[in-house]
Amino acid sequence: MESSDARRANRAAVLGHLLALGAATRVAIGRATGLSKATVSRVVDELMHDGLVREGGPMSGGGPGRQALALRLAGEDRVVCGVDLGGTHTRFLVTDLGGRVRAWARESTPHDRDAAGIAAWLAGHIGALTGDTAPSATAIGLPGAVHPGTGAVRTVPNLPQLEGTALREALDGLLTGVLAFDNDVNAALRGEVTAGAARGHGTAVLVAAGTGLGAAVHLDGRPLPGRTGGVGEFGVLPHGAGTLEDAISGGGMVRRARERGHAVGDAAEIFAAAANGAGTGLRAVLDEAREALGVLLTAVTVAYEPEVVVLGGGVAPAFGPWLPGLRAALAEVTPRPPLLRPSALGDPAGAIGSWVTALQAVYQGMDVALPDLGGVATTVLKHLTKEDPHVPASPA
Amino acid sequence: MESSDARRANRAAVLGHLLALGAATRVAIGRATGLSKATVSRVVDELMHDGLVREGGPMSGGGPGRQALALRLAGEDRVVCGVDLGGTHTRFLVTDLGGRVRAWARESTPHDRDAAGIAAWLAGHIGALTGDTAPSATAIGLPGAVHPGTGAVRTVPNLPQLEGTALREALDGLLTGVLAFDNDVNAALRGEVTAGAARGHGTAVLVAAGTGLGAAVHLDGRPLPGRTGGVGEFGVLPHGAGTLEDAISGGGMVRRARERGHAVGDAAEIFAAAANGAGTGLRAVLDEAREALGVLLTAVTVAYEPEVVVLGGGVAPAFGPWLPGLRAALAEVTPRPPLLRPSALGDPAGAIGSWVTALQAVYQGMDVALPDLGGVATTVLKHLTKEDPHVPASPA
DNA sequence: GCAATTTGTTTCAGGGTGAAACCAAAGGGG
DNA sequence: CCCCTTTGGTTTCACCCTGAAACAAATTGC
Repeated sequence: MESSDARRANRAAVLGHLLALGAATRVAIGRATGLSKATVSRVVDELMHDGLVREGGPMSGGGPGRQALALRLAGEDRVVCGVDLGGTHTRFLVTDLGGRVRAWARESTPHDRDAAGIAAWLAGHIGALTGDTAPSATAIGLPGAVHPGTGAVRTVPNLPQLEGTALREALDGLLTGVLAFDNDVNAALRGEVTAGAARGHGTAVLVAAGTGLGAAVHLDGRPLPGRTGGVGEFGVLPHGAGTLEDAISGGGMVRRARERGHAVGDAAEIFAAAANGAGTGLRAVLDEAREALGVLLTAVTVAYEPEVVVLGGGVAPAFGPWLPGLRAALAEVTPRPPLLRPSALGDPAGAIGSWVTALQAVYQGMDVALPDLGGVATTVLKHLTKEDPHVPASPA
Repeated sequence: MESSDARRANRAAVLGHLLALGAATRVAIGRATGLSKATVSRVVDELMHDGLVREGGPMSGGGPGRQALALRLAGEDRVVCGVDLGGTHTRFLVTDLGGRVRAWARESTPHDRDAAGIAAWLAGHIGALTGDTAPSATAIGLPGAVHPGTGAVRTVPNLPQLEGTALREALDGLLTGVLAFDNDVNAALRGEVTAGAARGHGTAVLVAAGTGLGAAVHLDGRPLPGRTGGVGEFGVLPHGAGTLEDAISGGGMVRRARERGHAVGDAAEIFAAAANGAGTGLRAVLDEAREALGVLLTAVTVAYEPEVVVLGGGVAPAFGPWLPGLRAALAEVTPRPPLLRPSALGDPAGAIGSWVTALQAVYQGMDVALPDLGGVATTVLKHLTKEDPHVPASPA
């Protein structure tokens, strides 16, 4: 494996184009990478010797001339797993390295168990979905700040038992392959950037308003993790008597409504009641939320000058009617305001983002840059939204 | 010049160490870069053939053995110029490529001239300071947002005639060499990162409170320019009845004091009067400023999780007594708050930062990464603060 | 003057590449 | 049916770059 510098780069280029194209001939790879036929042949020989590439049958070429042999990545039976571990629900997504969905599931999170119990539960479901082929990489998004270096978890209001490194330690013994953790909002943004509302934009922000309030940031195509994973916690900024999180998040809005004497169950009720001409108290809560959202978007805009800001999370769909007004407000603050869009992936965004992370980990282990996953991810999304909830793992 | 890939890298490595060490022998370069003697000799031959390196006299080596020949960068007579073009004063700094100060000056900005007039004035001073050796690169920091791609200038409240590309176009005809523009706060942060309060920190923020309010950001050692150069305009965030800029900047504080009926000339008077037990009106202005500064620092912290936040600008020294309280407030918001420090370079920070930019441009033209300038920059700073204001250009 | 020591150059083997010559296999026309 | 054309893949060769080692050069100390 200890190849020279040039060799590593060429191996990576060949593998990358093979991943992107699925199957290709040697000359096609040469044309695509700019390498000579000789070099491609040599590199492919080496890769086949290493067991990373295998020769498939003849390619269905139309014209005259010798029939080309298709090359494919060996080990397409390897799979990766993306998990979105939420406070109430957890999504699992298993695909092979080519992005073909093998299985997926959506389950209620057993939030009353301790870290080891949740780890066992996760490992059990992953095992059931992957069958006999253990995933080469598993990425898990969870509702807390994840330290980029150590992977330690902090600030998990919904699942406080996951604080620290307990989950990682327990899962390390239960799963093989690479194991990666990330904040759930970061994961969701990765999903939106790959195949959703931020597709094609290198600099994007996801504002996630659910029970709490969070934001994730991509700059020039790369996530901005921060020193301790706490980037984007704009919710702590003061606003009025409280904070932005108090005003915008579902939890905060419900609290405020109750303080004003309105017995509401969740944020959706507030929006619904206000639409039906309910009392001024609820309307005031919404006015405050809209105003605070404007402040948040302004802060995000001046902080990063993103090309697009995606509004996600459980409360976000209710923000729809405010978008024109918010866009106008942003245009007054900056000459080139960001695009303001609702989430395109919705709830599965986090699982898709984690799945991308897992794929990335595998590709990185092969020294290959991640190819564009947009098309594949869109297919994956269709699986997750249209088909039957449970797809049992089936051998190829 | 069309060397291969490996050759380019080795040329860059050799040039880089030559720049960092000033003068060195072939073997010393080999030890420092990890290259073999043979390779260093070959690369040096090529560089001498290209006229980039020349052989100096014998090196003063003590021990026995053959006397080593010193290698120096040819064209050490080349100079670069950094300029901080402010609303009232302008600083010029000229050094050779080794960082030795050739000349510097501090002049009143002729703010009543148009863009062409200011360009002519700048070119005149630069010409006087550089004499017959035209600068290889000139970098100019100015109080406005500079578009990273086009170099177009926007939002220059102090010097509105510089809006657009007029200054660049006028100067292009008057100066030879590379010409770079940047926001003055960005330049000052570059200075602080190179040799000031943010030295050694890859992720740093400079909050500049002067007539206006601005911020500049470095992430992982690189500036964050944003799409249109507008990153860091946190002053537009609403706070109380106005904005953060209204509350924190010198201009805003004076305006607020006058609204309350106090005839003050500048922000310093407000601080002085309050210290002498003046009326509650001025005290309220200061209380609001302190509170707004806390909000600003919180926003900066959650946006970037910087290792250090530097407070600069004309008003910043007055913030000194507030630092302990601000640190405590930040510690409540985040588990690992950034360091909070006053500017170490003060007013010359912008000129030093622009000078670093100019040096960088020259090095980049030679495919060389900028070596650590900390030591050199500290020497430069001593010149700018201790010696006589005017050092006429003197030939070596 | 001669050994010791350090600097710089030359030589040589090794790894890597692309261009081109060279086999191999398919289709098509007389 | 044979041969020609066309395309895919391999082998050969010249070239570039590097590091290790042998070698030449210069300087100190005895």
